[in-house]
Amino acid sequence: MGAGSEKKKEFPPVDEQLTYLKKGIVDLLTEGELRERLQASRRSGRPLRVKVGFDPSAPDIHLGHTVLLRKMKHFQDMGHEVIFLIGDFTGLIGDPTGRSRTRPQLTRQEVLANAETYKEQAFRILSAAKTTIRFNSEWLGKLGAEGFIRLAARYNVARMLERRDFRTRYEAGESIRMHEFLYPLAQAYDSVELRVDVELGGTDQLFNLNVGRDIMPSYKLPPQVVMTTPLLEGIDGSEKMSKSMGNTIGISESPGEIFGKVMSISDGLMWRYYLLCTDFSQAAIETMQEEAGKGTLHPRDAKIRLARELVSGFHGEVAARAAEEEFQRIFSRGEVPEEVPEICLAEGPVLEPGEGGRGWVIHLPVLLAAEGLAASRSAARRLLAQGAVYLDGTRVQEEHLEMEAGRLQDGALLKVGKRRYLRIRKA
RNA sequence: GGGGAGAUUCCCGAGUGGUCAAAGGGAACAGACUGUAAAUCUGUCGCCGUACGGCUUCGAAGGUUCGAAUCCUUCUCUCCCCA
Repeated sequence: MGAGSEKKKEFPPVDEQLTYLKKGIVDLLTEGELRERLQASRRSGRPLRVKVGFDPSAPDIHLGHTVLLRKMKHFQDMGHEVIFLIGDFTGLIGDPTGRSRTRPQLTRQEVLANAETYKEQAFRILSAAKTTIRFNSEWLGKLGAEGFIRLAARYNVARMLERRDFRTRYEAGESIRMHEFLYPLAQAYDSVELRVDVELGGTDQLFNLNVGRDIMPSYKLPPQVVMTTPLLEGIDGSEKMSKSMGNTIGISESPGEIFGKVMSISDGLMWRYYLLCTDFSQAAIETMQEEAGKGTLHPRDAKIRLARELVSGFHGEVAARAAEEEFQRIFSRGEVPEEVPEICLAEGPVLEPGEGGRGWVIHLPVLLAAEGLAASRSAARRLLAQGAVYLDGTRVQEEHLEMEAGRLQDGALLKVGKRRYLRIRKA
């Protein structure tokens, strides 16, 4: 997706840009305005300035976050300028959206360190060269009490209360703190300061983005175009992807882990991930979906393609190919994974003297729990009872909690469930 | 300043003196099946113990009681109402 040289900007045709940029979008205010700006930019050779704000509390970026990052990338693909705005100042206020707990105040050093973490992760998707990083304390810090009050004068309470979150809370008689009103204003001011053409955010940001849009004309600026990306469902397919739900795919996770997690999503969810987490065009995705419906494309193959696409995006193609091969080996062919953790038997809690001169004995629940093949000894017992434990391909009977070490082959392979393996070496 | 609601096992959410390791749903895990770690079905899902069982949990600390997640006191936190 080349976007012209640095010297003389050339942009793809407006309709082509529009289709690509609109993919997966929830809100677009307004499409007409976006078209006009794209036309103007194409005429003048000036890229659009696209702003996206991020909270300074460095999270581990997961697939859900990448929906927005990917949309930023799409703008970059089309040759536009993306501003990655770190809300170090607004972070102090605390965005009222969603959570109620006030965030811990961060020091300058922490903010900078978090920014680095962001960069390291976000630039797996974004082009570092085409991204400008800014901090909003730069201008908001200078605003002062007077500036803030003047800023606040540009908006009114009725508009604020239009925000669904505020309105429902207000009508339900719940508390709304004054500072919560200041957050959208501060965010809006960022757009003024940066003279942005487009602001992007998650759907939950729609109101905040619109405040920026509303306020810009009073600074004699054209209102920014507002676009929102949807929230991605987690791998369970029901809840939103979030760390607390434990249904995430982290982009820093190992290739094998990402590949496997993608393969574990339901067939239906797969199309959603295609739409929101890849650069495939909507038309291409719909075609695949049709083919899958007709039976000409196996859903499994479509999912493998998705997994490959995602892994290679975060870890490169080589890693993606390796992850795929490994997946095929373990699940399609039922073979043993390339690398299996090993344990060297040594005297200790795992290996104990058996009774009645039986020599050394391995207590399986202890071993499984100690080596992380089961969460606890109790859990290991349950797995044993469920027939989930195999030794060299033979199911271990429930009652065999202890194994005589002397009978064990060197390099014996212990398998628990479908995915956990352990090779036992003799000391 | 005054009044009220609430904090339950990973998440949501029942439970108001014993039958509670605590309903139900979700997630997770296992088995069967398969097209894959999809779907579906079945089972498991605090810890320790082969087992009978034992131990530790229901915001925190005390107390009442033969016995408490459930009652009382204090504390912490969240929220609401009236000033």
